[in-house]
Amino acid sequence: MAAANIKQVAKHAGVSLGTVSNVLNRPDLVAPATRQKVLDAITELGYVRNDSARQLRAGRSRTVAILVLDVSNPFFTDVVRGAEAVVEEAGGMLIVCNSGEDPRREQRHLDMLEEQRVQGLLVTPVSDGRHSRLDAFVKRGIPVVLVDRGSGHSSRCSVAVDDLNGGRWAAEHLAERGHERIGFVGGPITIRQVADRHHGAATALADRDTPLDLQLFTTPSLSVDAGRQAADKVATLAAGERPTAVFCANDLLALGVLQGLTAHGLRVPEDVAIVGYDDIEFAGAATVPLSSVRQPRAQLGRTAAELLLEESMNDGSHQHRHVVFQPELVIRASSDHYR
Amino acid sequence: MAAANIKQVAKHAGVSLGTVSNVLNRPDLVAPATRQKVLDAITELGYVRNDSARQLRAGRSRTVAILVLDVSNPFFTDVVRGAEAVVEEAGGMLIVCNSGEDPRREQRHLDMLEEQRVQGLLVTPVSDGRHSRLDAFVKRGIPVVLVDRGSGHSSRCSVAVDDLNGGRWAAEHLAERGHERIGFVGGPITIRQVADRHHGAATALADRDTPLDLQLFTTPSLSVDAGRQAADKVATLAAGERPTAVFCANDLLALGVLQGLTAHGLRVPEDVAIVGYDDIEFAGAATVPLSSVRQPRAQLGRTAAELLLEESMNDGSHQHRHVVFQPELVIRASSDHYR
DNA sequence: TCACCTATATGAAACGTTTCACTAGTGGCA
DNA sequence: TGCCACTAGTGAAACGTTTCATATAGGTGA
Repeated sequence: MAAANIKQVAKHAGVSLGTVSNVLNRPDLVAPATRQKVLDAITELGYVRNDSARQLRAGRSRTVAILVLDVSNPFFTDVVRGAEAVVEEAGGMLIVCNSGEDPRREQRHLDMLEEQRVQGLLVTPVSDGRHSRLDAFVKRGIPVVLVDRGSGHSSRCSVAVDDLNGGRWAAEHLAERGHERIGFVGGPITIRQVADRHHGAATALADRDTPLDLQLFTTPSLSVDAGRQAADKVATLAAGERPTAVFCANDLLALGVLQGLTAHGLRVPEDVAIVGYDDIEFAGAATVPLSSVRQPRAQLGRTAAELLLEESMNDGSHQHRHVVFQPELVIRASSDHYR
Repeated sequence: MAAANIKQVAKHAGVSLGTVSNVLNRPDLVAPATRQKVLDAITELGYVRNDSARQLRAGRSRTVAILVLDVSNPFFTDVVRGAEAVVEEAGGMLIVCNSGEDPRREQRHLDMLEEQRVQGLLVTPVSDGRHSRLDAFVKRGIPVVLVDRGSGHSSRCSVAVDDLNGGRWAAEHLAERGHERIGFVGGPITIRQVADRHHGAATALADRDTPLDLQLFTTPSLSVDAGRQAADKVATLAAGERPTAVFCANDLLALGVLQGLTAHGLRVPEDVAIVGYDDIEFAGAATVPLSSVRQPRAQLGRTAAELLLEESMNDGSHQHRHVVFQPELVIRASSDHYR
């Protein structure tokens, strides 16, 4: 409770207040004997530096914040772990905040983070769009890096994954395996990621020597349940109409489709091949291991943090960059079958 | 960058510095006209309160920290969301820190959180044991609530789930369904949760009118893969030796067992019934929906945060409490079958 | 011996708030 | 009129650091 402060430590050690501060911040300026006296006093009194005061006077913070859409989404947890590694390596601390896709909670968090004068901010904003709220951070000298959202902005860095290519490669893979009726399961199509994946796949198929259509099965959400319902629609089509392969906008849908089709007596991949997206932990562990488009999630977090720290250090000379990662198709049993 | 401060706001609005502070903290003390002038100045200058200075002077923080073992574990993400709701309701901010089960990272986080003088700490320590490090927080007046770890300590509150009962109910359910050869899949048995679940189940079976044994299949970890390997062991036993039901220490194992048994041509639940633990999102969505023991995860987080805030407010009169929640058995197809 | 270094240590100022004792004005009441 | 109570606003002190200009003491070379 006594919450010893630096002054008491100084008195206890029989030195001046400034010397204690030097022991803490530039130990090489202090003679070894004195340093030891001070360190002893610190342990004896259980002194712990008051970060508020330090930050107030020094004008800089050592905590970096990451504000994500959903703490329980494996995508973000992996991004967080990547960012964490970099920030801690640099001697800082990463704090995680959760907007839960709610603009008001996002707002609240941004307000408090700005009050705290964090060293920097990694953020996936709830809505694509202008993000003028974030400009306040930049104006205050707090660097902001956008994660997996609208890049191309000139006043901040961004990292993202190329969803167009992700869709493209999934579709090309299926076409190469000889499939001619291919479906896309996903929605709502207003989500940028879903739209991009769909568009990439559709473009890839249209660009082939013998162009193919991409049959769209929209879903109300990206859940296992929605996948099962989509499977019902697919399964009830006549055999000559039914797609022989489907590409799903994420793995939850794909798992649902897999279960639904199996329940209808259709075999995967013999009757219908499946490719998912995200390569979540369960994709490889499904009854039929699932092909999926893997995103370099941890890498995304690492790079975002690196860009942030770089901007935070190189005061002035920093050039904003927009890094786009390429996803990778992981082929497993659910689509590894020639027709 | 100018980072306007309260003094500049005061000058801009033509009032004293103290009045601005009053507008911010006790608006009712200020005449409406003055208040408006100040608010206008604030927006005009883009003033944002400096939380370090506020905290330094006021001596209290409004951020609560939760330090978890693994941000990507669904158990903890749900706990976080529960705690978040309560803290934000109270006008505070919850920051999430991740120890990744690494004692050194835990230590680093605790050091920084102590320097920050957070309002309170929710924590699942890496090791059961003495946690003397946490006493420093308590001594400094920072309340600590233990989450899902060693309760019974007199200087802090704790919340936990009764794993003994969880194991007991799973086993009783299987016995009531007529199973006489029951297996337990799980490990390492040194993990307190695993040991409790096993012990609860074993005790329940031993206490029956016609006592039953619990056959132990230890696994090196709690993963899907480990479950599949356990399934190999189970499946290769002679039909008269093989358990007709298995209780798994968590759902990942259970999913692995399900897949493994299916691969061996055994039917679930007809040949072998399965009960898992945790009731993760995928449990109900598996090929055969999985019975599982559900923990009130969000409730755990909510209660932990409530205890913390209560202690934080009621200075002095607070009585430490140890809340133990009861888990709940969710019966689905994987075990809903009479022999 | 003196002037000049270097290595150490000092203490006051400043960071941006909150709080509190205080002043000034206003109106009610005897 | 004189007194009191009340409301609105003021400004200085304090919170615990970091930083910087300065002081002190040996030591070195001329």
